[in-house]
Amino acid sequence: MPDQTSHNPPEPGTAEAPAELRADARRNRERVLEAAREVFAARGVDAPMSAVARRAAVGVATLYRRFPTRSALVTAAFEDQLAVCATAFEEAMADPDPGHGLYTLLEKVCTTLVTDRGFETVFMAGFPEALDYDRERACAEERLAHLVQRARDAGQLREDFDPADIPLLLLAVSGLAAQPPDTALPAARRLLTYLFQSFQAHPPSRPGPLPPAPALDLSGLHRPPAAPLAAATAGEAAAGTDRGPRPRRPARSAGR
Amino acid sequence: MPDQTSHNPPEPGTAEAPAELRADARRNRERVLEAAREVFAARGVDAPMSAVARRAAVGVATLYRRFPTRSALVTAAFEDQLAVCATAFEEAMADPDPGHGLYTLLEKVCTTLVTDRGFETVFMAGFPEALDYDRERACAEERLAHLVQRARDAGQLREDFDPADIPLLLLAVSGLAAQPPDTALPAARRLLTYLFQSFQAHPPSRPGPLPPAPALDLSGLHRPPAAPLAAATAGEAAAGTDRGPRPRRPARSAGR
DNA sequence: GGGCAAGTGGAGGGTGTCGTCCACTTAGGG
DNA sequence: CCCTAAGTGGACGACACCCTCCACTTGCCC
Repeated sequence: MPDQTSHNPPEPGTAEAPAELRADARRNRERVLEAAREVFAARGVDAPMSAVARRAAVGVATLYRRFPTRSALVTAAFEDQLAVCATAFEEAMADPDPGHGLYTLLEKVCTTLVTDRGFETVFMAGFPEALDYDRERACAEERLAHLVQRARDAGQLREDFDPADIPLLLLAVSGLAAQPPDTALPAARRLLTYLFQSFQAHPPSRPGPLPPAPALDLSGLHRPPAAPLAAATAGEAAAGTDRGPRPRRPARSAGR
Repeated sequence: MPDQTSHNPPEPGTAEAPAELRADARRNRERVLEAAREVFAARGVDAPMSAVARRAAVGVATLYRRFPTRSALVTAAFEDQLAVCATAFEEAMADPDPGHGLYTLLEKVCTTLVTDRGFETVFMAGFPEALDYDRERACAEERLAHLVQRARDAGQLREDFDPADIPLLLLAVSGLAAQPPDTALPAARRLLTYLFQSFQAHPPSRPGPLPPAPALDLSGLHRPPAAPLAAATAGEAAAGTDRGPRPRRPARSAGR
């Protein structure tokens, strides 16, 4: 077999965003990622792969070739979302007021958590197959502990506050993610406020005001309705075996 | 077809706990319920019906005849668990100290919530098909509001506390249910304490002590491992299509 | 103890998802 | 413009689960 004649060899570590892809392939890859984000956000990361493919207006094969396992897809899809978190983290660390920084950070993360079901799963459960996650997490954890320590030193967190209370809080908020985002979001805010008031080192004798309580009554609760993903553009009737909106393809004769 | 000759006709409303069942049938029904509780607790209410049947050492047909739909089974399986809640409710209402009553009630409910995955689903999401649930819920909600009102009047809850904060709290705690029970339980306790301190009308300048923080770090989180249900008695190797322990039958020649 | 309605187990058809395979299309360098 | 390797879509076998159907067994009343 002749060695590859043209094209520079794929440098190691390019597995992330393979630049050595034909133009159309790269386009499709992007399209799949976008579709995945949408579908996962609405239906959770357990949504059928075919739904993602459908939405991307792409065959399943294409999807599987680019992302051999579900978790590869999930990882790739939420990569930048996690990057945003990392940025928020940086900002929190840089904030001269550690308490304020921490609060802002958590509010940001919680907002995403409660808005995007896919992200919620990824963030909370992680995908063990995605190796970097663990590393990233460990690092994050360390820096988090530092942030907490700083806030505590500044007298903004009670003495018995534990860094592990942050995951506790996140887990609690993620419990709200089962609600539709428009109730979950105010609910999360209110919960956060309650908790932060409790985290104070020296609570004022009259606690601060609360954001409004969402109409969140148990009898109205449903299993998250697996929102069918408001059809993006076209309005063709759904067909085929699994439900979901149909693709709109920017006019391109493909296939046999 | 001749009308039923013997046996008194089934009085209406007997659908709940049919006494007009042959002895063996009643036995089996009970066995199925027990199996369902175990399986649902460990694997969640979405566990395959065949797993329940297997554990009950009963054919699927038996299960389906007795409980035509999944939610019928779920409803029946958690009936008494819900009754326990109702009792706790009564106790809370009867408690001369409304704040204490409320706290005790919530701690009880949260404990169950966090210990039993099946109950968590049922309690939070309800099974819309189970009509009584809604009724029961509405009633519960009303009494809950009353309990809250009483505590607030007694100066034990802050003015801006809303009855809807109870579902909020429950939802939050249910977020912890994704953890294995032995971490989830202390986590729930700590979360509850934080929240209750925040609910106080007149927080002391030095907040009360917290229960210990569980080692709950994000990097170690897994999707609940769908615990394979510690085999109850016998130890035969699993076989057949779906995993799970094999039944132990108290020696009884049945079937072909 | 005998008869029969009530009860039983498991086979099997239906459905939905996964992931692969292959005949065909197309980008893009020469 | 042409050729070929890279890329593509959808059919398809495997699999898990759902739920029904039916030949057979068994409790229970006489």
